[in-house]
Amino acid sequence: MPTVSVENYLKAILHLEEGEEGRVSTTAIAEKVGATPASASAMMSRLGDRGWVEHERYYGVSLTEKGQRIAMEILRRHRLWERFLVDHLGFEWDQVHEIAEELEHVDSRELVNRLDAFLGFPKLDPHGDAIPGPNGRFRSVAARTLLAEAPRNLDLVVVGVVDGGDAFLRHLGVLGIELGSRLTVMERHSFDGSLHVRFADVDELQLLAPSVCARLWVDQSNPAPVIVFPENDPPS
Amino acid sequence: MPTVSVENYLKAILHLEEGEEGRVSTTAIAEKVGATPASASAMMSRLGDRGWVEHERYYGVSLTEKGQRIAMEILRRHRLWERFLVDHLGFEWDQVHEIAEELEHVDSRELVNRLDAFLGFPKLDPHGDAIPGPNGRFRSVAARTLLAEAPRNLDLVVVGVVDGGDAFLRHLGVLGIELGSRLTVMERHSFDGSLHVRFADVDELQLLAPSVCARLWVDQSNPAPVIVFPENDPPS
DNA sequence: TTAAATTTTTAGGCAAGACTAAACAATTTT
DNA sequence: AAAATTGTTTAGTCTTGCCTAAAAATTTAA
Repeated sequence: MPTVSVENYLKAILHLEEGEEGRVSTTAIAEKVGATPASASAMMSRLGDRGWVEHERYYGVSLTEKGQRIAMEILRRHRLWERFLVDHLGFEWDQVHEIAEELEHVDSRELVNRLDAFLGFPKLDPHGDAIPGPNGRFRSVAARTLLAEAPRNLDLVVVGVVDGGDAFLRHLGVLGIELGSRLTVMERHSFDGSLHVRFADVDELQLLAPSVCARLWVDQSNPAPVIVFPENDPPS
Repeated sequence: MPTVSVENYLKAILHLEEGEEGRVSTTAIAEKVGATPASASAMMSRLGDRGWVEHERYYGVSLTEKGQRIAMEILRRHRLWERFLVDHLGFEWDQVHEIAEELEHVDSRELVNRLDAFLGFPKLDPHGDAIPGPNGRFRSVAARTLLAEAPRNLDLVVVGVVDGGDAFLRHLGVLGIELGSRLTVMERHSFDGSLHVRFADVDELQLLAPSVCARLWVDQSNPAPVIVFPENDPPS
């Protein structure tokens, strides 16, 4: 049975592994869990002993199969609890991370599976991140693009955020952006990558900083159905 | 901020204090939390340092005002989570204690209060025990009697269990007894205090051992309304 | 009222997990 | 290629919480 601290380390490594290929550095892990590199280093050899990470001295670590299974389970619990907090207790999406951080360590397979069912087997957490299933693999997630890379003149819908810390989420609140917001890229400014976008429910153009555009997942929204009439038989 | 271990000790002391008046012994506490008396003794001086218990060497401890406040908060969380597990996740009342034992240590005032509201501000947990309110005091609980002490020939309803461990609760299941069961004491056997009772929904008399009768809270059930007609004007 | 039994505390260890300071390895810079 | 910088590990210490074994205090029995 992993301790709370061990679970936090495994989760941190999982998080750092995605994106960066290869091994993860001790210092990065330390920073993520809020400890000194020395503490992280000590933890890494303990995790290595238990077979949860592969540790090459001075070159970082990577999760083993077993370590990954545990980390995915934690992630699953975290994201399910976030759904519960938002959907049923009325929390905002920028208030749930810290609490889920505690709830995720409650260890009961039965509890998690029943919670999953209670929530209706959700595929995504309140920030649009995929929730792993009971098998430890992600449920299918729709194709998505970063807003920063989306083409112009398409009807888009915000489906997720990248690495959504509370500060970023609150900033989105200020901008009036949330999951499901519909928008269109009107102009891309090559100077710094900032975008002029038009929101479906607002008149004016709005300028979005590249720091925002690079952290929003969007998908093409299903276009409103267009009714096409045969050319030579217009309606009366 | 108390640790999980500290919270468990405070809860154990609270539990032992009710009933037994005066101070609580180190050994009893040790047994309750599953540690040796030596460990409990060490913990008591730590709790004393932090002002959560009054510790008279060799004569046991009692909770201070502050200690009691913390312990009641834990109890509140425990019982609210039990309600959640039974009411919304479909657990049986003999399956929830262990899980609630973990959930109770999740520390967020906001979470607990929202959970309370979500559950509809329940007064009792699934075992019929009172749930402390946000102020740390019990919500009003109806008058109740132990079945072992209830008078004969009254319509009674089971409203709670004393000290309901999972084994006892499962035994009640075998006997077909649950919260809300209606029964009448037909005969009290002075030999050992066992009772012959008749359940409202069953024909035969059933014999209940004193070990069961002493651990069931009952209340007088509202008698079915009796329609009384004036004597000299019977209905047609 | 001593002696025996019980309960409680102290003493001395151990493991997890954190820290600082110092040593060591790897990477950049010059 | 040597020097400086950066990153990682080791060494030594601290706290919490647990343990066993032994000492001290209290209670019970003779």
